[in-house]
Amino acid sequence: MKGQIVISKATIDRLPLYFRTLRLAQDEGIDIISSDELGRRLGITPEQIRKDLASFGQFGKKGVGYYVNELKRNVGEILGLDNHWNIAVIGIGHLGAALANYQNFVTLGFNLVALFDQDPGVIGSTVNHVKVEDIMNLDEIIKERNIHIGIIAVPAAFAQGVADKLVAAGVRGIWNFAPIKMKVPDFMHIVNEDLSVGLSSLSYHITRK
Amino acid sequence: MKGQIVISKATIDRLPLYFRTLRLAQDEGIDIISSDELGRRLGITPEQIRKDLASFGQFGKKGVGYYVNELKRNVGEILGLDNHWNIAVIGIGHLGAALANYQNFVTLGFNLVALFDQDPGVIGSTVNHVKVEDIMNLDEIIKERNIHIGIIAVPAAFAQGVADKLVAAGVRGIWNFAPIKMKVPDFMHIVNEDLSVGLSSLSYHITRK
DNA sequence: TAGATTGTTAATCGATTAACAATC
DNA sequence: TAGATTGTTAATCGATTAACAATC
Repeated sequence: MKGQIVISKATIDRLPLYFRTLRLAQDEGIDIISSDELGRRLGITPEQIRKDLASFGQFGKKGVGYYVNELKRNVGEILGLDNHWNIAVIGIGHLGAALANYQNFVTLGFNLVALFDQDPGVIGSTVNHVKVEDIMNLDEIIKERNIHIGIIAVPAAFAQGVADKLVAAGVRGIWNFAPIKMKVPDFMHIVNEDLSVGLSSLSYHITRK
Repeated sequence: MKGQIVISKATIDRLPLYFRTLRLAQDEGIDIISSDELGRRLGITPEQIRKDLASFGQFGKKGVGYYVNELKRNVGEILGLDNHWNIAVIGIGHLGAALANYQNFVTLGFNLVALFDQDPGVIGSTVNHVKVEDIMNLDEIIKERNIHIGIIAVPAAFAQGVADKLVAAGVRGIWNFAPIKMKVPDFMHIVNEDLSVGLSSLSYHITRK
């Protein structure tokens, strides 16, 4: 009954780290890796890693370890990276442009297929070989280009409006960089990436030194 | 014995959200807010909020709620935002430039006081009114300008080297955007902001729809 | 075979939720 | 006073760690 087991959010957030480390190991020409070595490279206990992986299947060989290529492919499939999702960035300011240029997304198999802005001075320009479209045409273009994920990088005041449009246009998920709590239907997946959280928690810790 | 109580990471990560929401409430002219209303705005249960806040002191009034100004000031102090930490960005590529321009850091009380890069074509230019310095002078400038936090936005291959220099120069904390696990001394605080984690976990969820 | 390492179950630890007394 | 809402304790839930049998 694997299908009924609920995987913890913590486990899911570690999978991309495993994927990343397996890719690096692959680049180094390593064929087989143990949970011990993976753990050493990531600062995660080997027990934790084995537990995480075991919740999706048996990927290792007892007494041997994990085959790097095979495990990387499996973790990639678990994360759905083999779907090569089409993504769009909305709001081509400093952050939006940086995201549009972020090379790691390509490495992970995402396809950047559209950029949107409302500023006539930005519309029509090209960022990372993709033309910036008028946000007025969002619905049409999302459907035409079969965009699965919308990345919101507009100012907080406009974020909810953009989210509503993305939902209406039929994206499957939203990655939100605006520091607000969005209201979206229950079926919509949304990941919030509020950059001030990380910096503030760092401030908390160094304050207590 | 409050000082001995260990506050959970989850609680600390929620504090910036409380701060943000309290600031918005303040802007709206709201004087008093209940844990219920705060919870509604954040999608967090009121019990959770009361528990989080109570681990730092008694900030509310029974039967009344929390005074917005007072609670915002208290949460800000808990996070150490009143220290007005001096920050520097290392690596002025697309992401580094976006971070240098990120206005929310100002809102939180951080001071951007230095930018560094190794590219002669970038050194000497100005981003958000701050001049980009040669990374060769990092140690000297970190000390001169009393920089508390270093933000690493260089390619993964250079990140460890930059971290080592920041530690040697005496920063108190590192905010790392490079997708690698850094080796830093135990006393150093480091927060990793790997952007591929968020997008990958979104991929995971929409794959299972 | 002996040594190594996984996968899994049990034990522990930590965080969230529920309940309610205190009190404004 | 009655109603509202906090702060705190107890109960539940979930995640990590420890231990070890299975097996390559």
